[in-house]
Amino acid sequence: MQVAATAVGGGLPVPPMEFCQLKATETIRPADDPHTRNKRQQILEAAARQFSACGFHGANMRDVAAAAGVLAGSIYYHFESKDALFVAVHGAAIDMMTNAVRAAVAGIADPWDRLEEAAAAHCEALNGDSAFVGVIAPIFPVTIGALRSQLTAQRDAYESMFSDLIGKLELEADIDPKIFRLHVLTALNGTKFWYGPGGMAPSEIGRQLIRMLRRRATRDPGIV
Amino acid sequence: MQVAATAVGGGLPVPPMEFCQLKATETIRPADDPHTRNKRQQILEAAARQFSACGFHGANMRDVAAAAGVLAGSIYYHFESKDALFVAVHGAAIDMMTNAVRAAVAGIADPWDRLEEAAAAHCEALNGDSAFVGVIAPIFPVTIGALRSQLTAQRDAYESMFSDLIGKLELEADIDPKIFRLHVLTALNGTKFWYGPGGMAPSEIGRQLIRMLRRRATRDPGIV
DNA sequence: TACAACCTGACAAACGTTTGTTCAACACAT
DNA sequence: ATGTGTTGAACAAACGTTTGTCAGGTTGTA
Repeated sequence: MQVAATAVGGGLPVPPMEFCQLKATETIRPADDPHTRNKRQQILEAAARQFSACGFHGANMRDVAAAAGVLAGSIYYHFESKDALFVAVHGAAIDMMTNAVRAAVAGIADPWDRLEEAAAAHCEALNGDSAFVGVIAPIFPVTIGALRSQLTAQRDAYESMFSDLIGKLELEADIDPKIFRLHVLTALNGTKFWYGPGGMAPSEIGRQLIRMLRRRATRDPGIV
Repeated sequence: MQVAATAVGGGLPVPPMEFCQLKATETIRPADDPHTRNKRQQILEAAARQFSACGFHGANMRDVAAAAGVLAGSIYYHFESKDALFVAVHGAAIDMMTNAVRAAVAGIADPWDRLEEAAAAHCEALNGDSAFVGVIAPIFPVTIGALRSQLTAQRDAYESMFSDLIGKLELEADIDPKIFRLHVLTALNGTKFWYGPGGMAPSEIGRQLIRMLRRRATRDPGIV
């Protein structure tokens, strides 16, 4: 299936994107690079935008196709099904976020600092300009049923990074690391639904969350 | 279309997992109170279950009807449209949660205690046995577009309760109360997606979150 | 060089199903 | 007999998917 972790356009231009209906209106060639670019990649990106804005059920293949400058049927040359397309987008998003977080914590020693950077990177990627990661958060609603196992498999590796990060924290005894991780991750993902440009920067929002927890949650006797 | 396990390149066979499909299988009378009870109410409850499990787009009127022991057409006697049905469910859910939270904080003086109880009540209602509140969390994905303004209007009153609660906290200067509220609320709502019976009780999960934040976030000189 | 065979990516139209919704007819109280 | 509630069939639109086709490029062979 080769999810194409590959470089899935980190910084490509994201269209106006207002809510759901990015309707099929215009089939304009994305002046960007007309035909040279892999059609598969364009479909993947269009699908990311559509899924991200409308959710799985809300998005439809025709709009995805139109946004990619292709007819609906053509998608099936590259992807087996709508399900498979979604899994591919989701996988690409996870890969991007994994890389972002890994890069962010590299070279940092202090466990809390590492978590803070990870949170900042997560938040920034999630609310950044790549449509891909947009599918990460809204998936929760298990609307998808049959896909669930595949998606959780993709997520597991990512979330285990946070498990490791949190495992190094030496939390106080009354704090369950698992609950801690889940609360942090869901709060971080939740930003996708309320963050808007003009306010605090995404990375700063992520940092704030960790700072809110930092002093309280540590058992460092010098601080508490 | 039969999604089935159909490969999806990933290879792994997808388990039955009938998450969404609370399919129309059984039309059993909800022994509860067969026909005395308002049919409208039964439809409302069935819709809550369906929307909660499948999301807005994922749920369909026929399954809702079957779950309510009714035919699809009958719904339209009580509700104008699928949209209206959803708004009704959402409104009922907000009402229930508002009552739960209001009752939980009644008679408690300390601001942090009040917030803790509110969080516990929110979490408990959200993961409790009433299907209604299930629609609260997954709505975030703005999948719904046109309904958005109606839903946010319903939410505003509820969220302002938390604003008030948090406004009384006297947070440290470097903590933005709005960010604080949003993080708390989204983390709380997030429990809907990972909470499972057998683990920590929902109310305790909610409490834990506030306790994680409590000491750090206060400027009480006696503690920090 | 020439030509046939094949592969690739995409097209356009259609298929069968599911969806939200409507509506005339019907039941059964009052 | 009137009104309230329900039915069951039907509808048009939208959906995911399948199909048959095709131009253009690449490869293999003579």
